[in-house]
Amino acid sequence: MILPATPTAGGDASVPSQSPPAQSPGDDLIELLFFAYRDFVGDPDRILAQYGFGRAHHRVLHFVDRYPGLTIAELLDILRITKQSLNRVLKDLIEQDYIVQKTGTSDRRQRLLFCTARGTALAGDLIRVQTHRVTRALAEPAGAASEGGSSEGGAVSAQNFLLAMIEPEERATVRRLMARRARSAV
Amino acid sequence: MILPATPTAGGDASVPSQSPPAQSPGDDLIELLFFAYRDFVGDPDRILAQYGFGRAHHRVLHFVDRYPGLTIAELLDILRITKQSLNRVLKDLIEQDYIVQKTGTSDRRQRLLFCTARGTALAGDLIRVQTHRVTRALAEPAGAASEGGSSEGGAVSAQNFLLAMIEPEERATVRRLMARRARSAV
DNA sequence: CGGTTTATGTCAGTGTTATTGACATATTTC
DNA sequence: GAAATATGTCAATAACACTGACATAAACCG
Repeated sequence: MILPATPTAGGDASVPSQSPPAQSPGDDLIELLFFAYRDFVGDPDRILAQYGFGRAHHRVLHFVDRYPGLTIAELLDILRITKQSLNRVLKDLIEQDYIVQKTGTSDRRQRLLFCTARGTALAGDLIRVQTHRVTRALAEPAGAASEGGSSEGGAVSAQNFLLAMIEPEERATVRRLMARRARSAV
Repeated sequence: MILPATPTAGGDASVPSQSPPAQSPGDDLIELLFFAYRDFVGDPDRILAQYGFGRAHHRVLHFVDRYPGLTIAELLDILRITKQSLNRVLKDLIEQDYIVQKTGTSDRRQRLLFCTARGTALAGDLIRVQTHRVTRALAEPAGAASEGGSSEGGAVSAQNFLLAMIEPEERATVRRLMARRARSAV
């Protein structure tokens, strides 16, 4: 099966769909997750750029820092990328002395990964800005964000958390956008 | 300022750092956000691949579907990408009749974006799989994931939510990984 | 011991998503 | 009419990912 199968109503008309999309309780969370993640990775990105590294380097550095002795296979399973993709960034990090490899003791085929002091320092800087954002989000007074949200179970706190993860100056914009949808969906 | 400035302790030794990284209350959330987002975008990716579209197409389609009449400028502000990047994917979506442009009425420089029936259908399929994951995560019995987590404020539910967002079969692996850190940090 | 599997590394080619910088057009605003 | 705004487009580049194929070393197993 390669193409559509058009599950819903594969319209072919080049006509603007008039019906507004159906609403579902988790819909806000979907968008909030996008915005939260966008800003969440934005902080480290700025630091990484100063080192000539990217997001891929960050992920490798982070997990090796948090879980010293990680093997290549474990890392591949965590990141869900191919060996070739991993090797490209891992090579950078090893050549520039952020990470070292040590041959496994019980299984000498394995390469156990460790951060050097330099690697730990950078990983620390990166996790610091992210921890700051998360900690602030957790400390935010509940409801400082959602206002008139429908309270159902854990939905509210998950929603609050994600909204609080968004860059403060951007929250108004996001809230305004999402309000726009709520209005038109009446 | 282009290079390091080595804020913490720019080690130069190619020696594995022995000290395990310091712990912080939000650290688990940082990793959970990574895993949750990884699986969250994995669902739509599989569908999009059948249409020859990527994640960028998804984001454009989603926001145009949810907010009919969005302008280019608004979309650029939401997605935080450049005009050129947007145009590439937008062109695909327009050429294949998923989105149409209409000249703005009040300001005729603007191009208002709308989904066609076909666009709405695909957007619906995509949001459906994501809503399913979110809804399931919200319905999950609180604590079905965290087990012995430190309860402090909204931390627990945010943590539960993110863990519940992870693909069920992968949760054990994630939990095992994170337990590994908890152990070594004693 | 010898064959198979596992863990890792690497070469070559490709595709998607993003970037920068420069420039063009239409329209609105002052 | 000049300046600012909204959008479109050309060209070059980079980051990050993929596939497929192949190579090496070590472990495992009969």
